[in-house]
Amino acid sequence: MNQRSPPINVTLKQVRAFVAVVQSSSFAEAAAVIHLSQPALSSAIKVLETTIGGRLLIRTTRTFALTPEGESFYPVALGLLADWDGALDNLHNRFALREGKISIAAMPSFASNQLPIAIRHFKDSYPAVKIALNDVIAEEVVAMVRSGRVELGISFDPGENDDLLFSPLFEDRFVAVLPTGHPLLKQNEVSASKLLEYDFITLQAPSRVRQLISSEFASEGLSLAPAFETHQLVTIGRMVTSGLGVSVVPSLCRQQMNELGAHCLPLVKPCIRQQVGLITRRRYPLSAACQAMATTLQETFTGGLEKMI
Amino acid sequence: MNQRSPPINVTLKQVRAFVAVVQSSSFAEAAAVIHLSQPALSSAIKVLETTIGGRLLIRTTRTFALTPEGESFYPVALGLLADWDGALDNLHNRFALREGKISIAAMPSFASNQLPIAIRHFKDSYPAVKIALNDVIAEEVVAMVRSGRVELGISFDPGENDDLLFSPLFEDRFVAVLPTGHPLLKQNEVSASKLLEYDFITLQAPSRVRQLISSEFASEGLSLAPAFETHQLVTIGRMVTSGLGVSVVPSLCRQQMNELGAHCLPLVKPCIRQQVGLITRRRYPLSAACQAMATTLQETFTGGLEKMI
DNA sequence: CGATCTTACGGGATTCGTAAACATA
DNA sequence: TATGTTTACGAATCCCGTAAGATCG
Repeated sequence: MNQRSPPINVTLKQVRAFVAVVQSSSFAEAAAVIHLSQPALSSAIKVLETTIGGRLLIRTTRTFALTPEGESFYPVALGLLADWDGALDNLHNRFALREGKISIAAMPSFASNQLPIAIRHFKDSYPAVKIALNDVIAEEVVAMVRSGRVELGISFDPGENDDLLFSPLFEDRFVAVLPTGHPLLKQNEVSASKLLEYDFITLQAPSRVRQLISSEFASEGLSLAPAFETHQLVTIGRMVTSGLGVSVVPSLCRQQMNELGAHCLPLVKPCIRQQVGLITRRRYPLSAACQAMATTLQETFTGGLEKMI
Repeated sequence: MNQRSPPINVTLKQVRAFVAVVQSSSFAEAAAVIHLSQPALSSAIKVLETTIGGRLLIRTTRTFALTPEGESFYPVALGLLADWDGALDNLHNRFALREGKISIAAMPSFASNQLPIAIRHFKDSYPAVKIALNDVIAEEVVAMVRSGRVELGISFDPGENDDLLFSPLFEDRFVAVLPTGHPLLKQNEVSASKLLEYDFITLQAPSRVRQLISSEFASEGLSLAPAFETHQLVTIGRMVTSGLGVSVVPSLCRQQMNELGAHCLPLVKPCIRQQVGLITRRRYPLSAACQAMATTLQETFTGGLEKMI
């Protein structure tokens, strides 16, 4: 219906040339600004005027004036160029990691212990990139990645999955948590059967940590009958410290448990191992900033792992 | 300080190509839309991505997906292109007289009698062009053009002028105005001296019409001592019709006087002649729409003048 | 007559299109 | 294997720059 055929061939260069001429006092001066020869600029303006069907500049050999159309188009042209350059510049900045935003989800044990180190490394390299960190339980991490609410998740291996990708960062070996003066502390390591002779504290059922402990114990023929169940790892630490019982937690939490006054021992029979790594959506490429964060994480947790946990 | 160097080479074509690909289900389909070959489009996207420093599209041979940056750039790109095309289209439309706005000032005698005919002609040719008509006295017409409040004025010749241009449309010969049954109506024309034997009605002093009458009468040795002075030509007509006196008006007003019930006779000794024409600013080119209006006016009042007044 | 814009024309770079190689479902 | 994308390369186009011409103050 409404044909928009004619002025589709107008070039950015042509409009830039027009703006340059208006801002200058002569074609020659404008040409220098644009890094063009006078004739080239003259030609560019001419082509532009031909394309749009009328004159923007009335020029004599000595001077030039804007036509009414040129007068009203000039601020428009300024806006168009500003928008264009701004948008492209913004895009370029995001790729250059001079700005951007990352949305991560990480399970609390990782978020509060190892992640800050990696974030510090990242911020040192890319100070202008914003980071939104969701500190949620392992299952919620997976859910947030799957739903797209975050680009990157850090959690236990969710297993084979249609729409998720998992790339391991390190292996976490679960440890026993004991209060000061506990008899089992005399050993270098502790077995599950010994541990279950005491009141057992653990996270509530929906937790992945709880599931892992439960299933691994079962593989040894041991059934879990917790004396206490909580939602927070910190609560477990406090309860152990208070002498209410013993527990098993990811070794990620070892430092946290120590700070709460509890003690950790390696767990054997079964030795609960679980991969911790990055979770992303399949078929959804990472943003440049998130890719950089993923790389930073992988570099941070390559080799120097055991020292950190 | 803040360098904006890198993405200045991005082309409209490249962004159009990107948008076309996003809107299509394949490169091939998009290429057809853009009237480009697949390889050319592929190359364009590649150059674009190289320029901005990262990928916008992740493509396998079978399918493609937007990167997060591409995802967020796509609506921006749509906006940029829409703004660009809209602005250029608008500009083109103004030159093509498919839209636009004209500001005219015309003296009342012309505005109410001859101008509507010309405007009708203009509107027939360019129905979408808006016209703002200022119906003001001859001196104000000149002032409005000089100050730039209107592009085009229609009035008596303002004389030699530094900043104004005058191009005549026709010559107006002033006529005597007499009431029905007036003795002078028996003649074919009337002289100033005869006319001044009766009470004389005219416009007030600042009026150009008044000045002309006064000075021309003076050249015949006659001094003007008006019995009545008004601001409006229509009032003159009414006063003449009521038998309060006689007057002299531009022949432009002849029809109006007749409609008011007065009668007009050619005036001789002196025969007051005055050019009526277009007034524009020097060194300020007319907009395309105004130029068209000026042309229409000149065509309208070329040749067929005497019949009209 | 001097300064400035426009026209003319040759050289060069960019870009396009066809054809072949490549990759994935 | 078949479809669709990328690479390779020859060709056409477009654009730029130098030099000559035109025009106004």
